[in-house]
Amino acid sequence: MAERLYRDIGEHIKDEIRAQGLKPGAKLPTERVYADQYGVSRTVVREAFIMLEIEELIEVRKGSGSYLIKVPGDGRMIKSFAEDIGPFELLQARQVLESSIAACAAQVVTKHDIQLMQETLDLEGAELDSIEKSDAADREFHLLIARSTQNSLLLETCTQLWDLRERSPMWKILHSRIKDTSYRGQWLDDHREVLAHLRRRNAEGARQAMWQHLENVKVTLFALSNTEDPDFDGFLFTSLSPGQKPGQL
Amino acid sequence: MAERLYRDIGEHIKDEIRAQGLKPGAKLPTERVYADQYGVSRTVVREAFIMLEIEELIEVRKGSGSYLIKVPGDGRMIKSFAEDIGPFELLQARQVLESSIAACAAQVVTKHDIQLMQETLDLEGAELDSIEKSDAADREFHLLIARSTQNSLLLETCTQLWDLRERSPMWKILHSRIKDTSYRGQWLDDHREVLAHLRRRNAEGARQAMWQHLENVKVTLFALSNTEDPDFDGFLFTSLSPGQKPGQL
DNA sequence: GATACAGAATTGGTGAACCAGATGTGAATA
DNA sequence: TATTCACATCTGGTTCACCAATTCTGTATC
Repeated sequence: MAERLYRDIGEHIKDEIRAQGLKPGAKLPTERVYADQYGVSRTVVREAFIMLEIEELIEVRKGSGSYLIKVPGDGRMIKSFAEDIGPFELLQARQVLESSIAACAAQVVTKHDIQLMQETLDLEGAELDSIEKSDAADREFHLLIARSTQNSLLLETCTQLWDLRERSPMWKILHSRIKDTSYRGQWLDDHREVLAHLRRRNAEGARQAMWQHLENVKVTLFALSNTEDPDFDGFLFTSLSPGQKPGQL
Repeated sequence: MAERLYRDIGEHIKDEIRAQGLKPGAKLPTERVYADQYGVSRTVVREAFIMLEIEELIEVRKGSGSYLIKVPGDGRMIKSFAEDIGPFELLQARQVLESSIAACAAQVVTKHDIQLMQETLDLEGAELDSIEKSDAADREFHLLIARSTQNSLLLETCTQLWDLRERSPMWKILHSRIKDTSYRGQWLDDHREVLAHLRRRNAEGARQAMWQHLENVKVTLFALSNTEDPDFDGFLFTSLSPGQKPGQL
């Protein structure tokens, strides 16, 4: 039946909560009851409870019992976040958000930040042959910009968007096709232009440069995705709508 | 020390992983080693491992051991969720991000979206007396704008920022002071102006209106925070830096 | 050098026992 | 009758000992 018995039990408990129409605040059966019901040890039920607790679905109160915080969803939300997102939707979001972050950064960036960014771009240039290393430098450059705003939420947002990319199977496929092209060279030029505007503390210049950079990335990926597999289409263009040129001044 | 012993142990293990500079793929000490080290039973360590497993930080392989998937973050996201983030840092981030989202929305918003927003503002106006209800409408309005971009990541970002607010104890304190003032009236006017620009599909107008709205909120909160408690200062202005007027055109 | 196999190491899971906090009960009391 | 307080009971918290299933390791064998 399974690796990880506690996961099975946890999911069963979720189903049961849903099926019985329990409402937030309701008291759940005790660990011992579930143990009997599913014919497993209390330990396993405790582990399942821990799972639900970490997912913030229940609250466990010592000496009292466990209480429902919210009715567990079908888990489709998490799925959509992990898988369903197309590369273009992600790039669109990055375009909207990161261009604004760059504009913000331009106004508060320090010389030290600029220096770090310069070093990262130098590294990116030196390692253009290595997909892995130049990609890491790419990420680092974008995050450095967000970090330079000194606002941890902007940095966190940027980080999340980047992490999302790495969880997208579709992105990996497209990404793997880039290896032998010269696109990375253009992106490096884009980065340099963004940095130039940051150096001059030119907020709107930075905003536009970042926008254009991600526009270029989109165009590149579009070209790559068109060459083959018609299968892609449905996947790539999910919720692409915010088209045109938002942010254009 | 704590309710939930497994959480303490889990956090300690995270610290240790970070401190020892383990890299993804590395093999972790066995459950029994940790049990001895922390002077707890193996059961508790197993629970802590399950926590890390659910957080996708480690992979537990039966008969083999546990392996690091990725180095745990500083928990800044989680910490910030709980405590560290000052209301002004949050508002700063919203200002940067939501103004851009509004500009994006202006270009793709549909009549139906506009109608929903209008209804939400009507509701907000009608319920100005009820903090709870007008607050809910406030949130709904901002999320409707993000939703109208048709980009699930922009909506998700917006939602996260808003949720963050509700988990900030400091924000709640400030928020509780608003009740009997007329600030909500001004915010409603702000909202109406944003909507007017959206209706005209005026991207830069919407951007500026949203920026100004959140600027007004910042000013209000600043006034409220100044009236009493000097204690606040250290808390409120953590990482406020992106000062001046980024985004000013 | 490659293979097979025995034994060690490690996680998976169980059951019983006891602890500690929370709750309900019922008698004693005002 | 209403209140209080002690005590039994229910609940989760933790430990321990034990066995099963899987994987790893080193040795003997070919």
